[in-house]
Amino acid sequence: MNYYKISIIGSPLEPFTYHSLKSIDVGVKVTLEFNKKLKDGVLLASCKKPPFDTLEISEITEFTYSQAQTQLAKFISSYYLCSLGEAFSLMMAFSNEDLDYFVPRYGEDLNFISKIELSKKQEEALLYLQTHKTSLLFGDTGSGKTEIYMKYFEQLIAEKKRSIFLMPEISLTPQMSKRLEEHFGESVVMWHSKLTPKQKKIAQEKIHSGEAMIIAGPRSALFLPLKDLGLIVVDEEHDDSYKSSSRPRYNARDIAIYMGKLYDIPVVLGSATPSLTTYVKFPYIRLKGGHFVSNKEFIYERSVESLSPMIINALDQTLKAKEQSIVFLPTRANFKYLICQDCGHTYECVFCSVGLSIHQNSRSLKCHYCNFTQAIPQVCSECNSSNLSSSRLGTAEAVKNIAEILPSANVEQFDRDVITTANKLKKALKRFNDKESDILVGTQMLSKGHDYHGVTLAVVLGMDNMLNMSDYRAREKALSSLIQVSGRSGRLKDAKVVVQTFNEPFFRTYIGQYEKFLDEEKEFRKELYPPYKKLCRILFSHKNGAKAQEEMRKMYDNLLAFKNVEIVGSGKCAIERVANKYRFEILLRSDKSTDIIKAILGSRVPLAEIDMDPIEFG
DNA sequence: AGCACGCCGACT
DNA sequence: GTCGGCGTGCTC
Repeated sequence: MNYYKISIIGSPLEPFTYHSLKSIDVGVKVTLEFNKKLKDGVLLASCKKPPFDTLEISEITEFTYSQAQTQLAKFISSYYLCSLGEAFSLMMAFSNEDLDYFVPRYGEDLNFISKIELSKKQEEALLYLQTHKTSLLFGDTGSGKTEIYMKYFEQLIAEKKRSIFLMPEISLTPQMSKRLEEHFGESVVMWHSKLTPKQKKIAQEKIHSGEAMIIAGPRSALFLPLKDLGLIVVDEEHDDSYKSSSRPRYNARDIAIYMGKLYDIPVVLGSATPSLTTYVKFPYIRLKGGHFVSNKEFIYERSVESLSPMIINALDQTLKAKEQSIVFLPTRANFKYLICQDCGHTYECVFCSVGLSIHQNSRSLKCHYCNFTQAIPQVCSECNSSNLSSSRLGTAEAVKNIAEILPSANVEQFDRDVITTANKLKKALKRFNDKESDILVGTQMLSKGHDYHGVTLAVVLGMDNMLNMSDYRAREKALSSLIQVSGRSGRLKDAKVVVQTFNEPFFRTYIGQYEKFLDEEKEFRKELYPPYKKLCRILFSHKNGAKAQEEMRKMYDNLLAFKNVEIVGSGKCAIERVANKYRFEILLRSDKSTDIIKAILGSRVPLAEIDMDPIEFG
């Protein structure tokens, strides 16, 4: 009889032992009876007969996880502190039957090669990326990053090597997909979770046959079994959507970097506004300026978030000139911050250098990091005004207001609430580019790589709210958003960018020199935040609030024994209740992730959900 | 994480 | 008398 250690896919539990009369290879996907239900599992290793009774493996499937996938799953499990079963749930197993007729067809169709002409600067950048293991392509919007990636892919195809091209979110980048498909034809395959079973099968066959040399997609594109991988490109590496917000809470950008080391292949991280972490950790090549020759005028308006007469006037002027506008409002307002309506003063945590958020029910201002609390002040500590508030404007409201004031304008809402499918996105973009709509009002979605050629006015609202969020990355997020949004306008003609803010000096200083910002931001991060310190957030969520709090308490006490790890704060989450569950959290800080991992392994309670390298503090 | 088992309240 | 609430504990 053969005994095997088997990881149950999706289960948070440790592997279990099963037996089978047949001899089965490591990595094979099996089905088995587990707790009286049929489950999928991954065969990890053979083992000795255990002291307890075992069940028999029900079925040996034709699917296998590759050795590389297993290695990657082990890394994810150890770094992000999830079970192997949870890590394997990310991986896509392929049928080994297909391997029987696996005939490599690498590089059969190379017609597309060398149709791309790079400029001298782009050539230099490409050479730089090719001669560094993991490096940053720090290139302004329109400086031609995509052509460089494409040329790089071509070269790899000629060497019979494949590339992974990671993008933030497939539904948000139809333009990029189109561009790749037009150039690479059948050699590129888009891989994402929303493929239909039929599309999935076609994609798998292309990958298996060796026809697909470029695998493009969001996070999940990392987890396919690929032979002959030669390069990983992470486009828009600063984008938050690379971080998963459900278990395991991995960061696809960081996993790409890890894979680069594992396979000894280059990794290219691309962005016009790189994250400070990437900027500090990896060598970079700078590509300045775009091939858009237009001028851009920045106008700053000292005001809290509102559709002021000046902004309405600017929108009206643009409309009368038969040109188009975009109106940007940051994230659909999760948190409220106190701001003085007269001078723009905001309130910061004394310990954490981040904005304090308003907790109306306890009539207090609270820090999301350490739970420092103070009463809501009656008057502004800077100008003595009693005009303190946190009013925020939503996209839907803004659309309504603009449409009322400018009845001749076709105004469209452009955010997650309205653009729910790839098709709706495509249609909305088409309407805009065909000039059927005049003004797009939206969130981050506005800035994600779309090409709006007719835009001559970008209105950017709510930058101060973003800047004052209780998030150590608030400045980085606010500035990069402004740069990304303003990069969407003035592609063909001169354009205006109206920025509503009390922090003109900050934005004006850094808008044209992001590296200067990054260099100065380093100082702020030292001793406190990544990349100089490691953070880890531990979540406790339960429908019984007392239970969640009790579990947090227990783990907190256990953590006290680990001297290398600082407990920054603990308590209720900023969003106290989600889906009828009460939420508590502990935030840890340390010099090394290994110390955090050790501490968690030695202290964790079953309810704890680990969020290593958190980027959200809700 | 599921999911069964199990022991107490309001209902045809 | 049952249906069903969700607390506790187990899963090779």
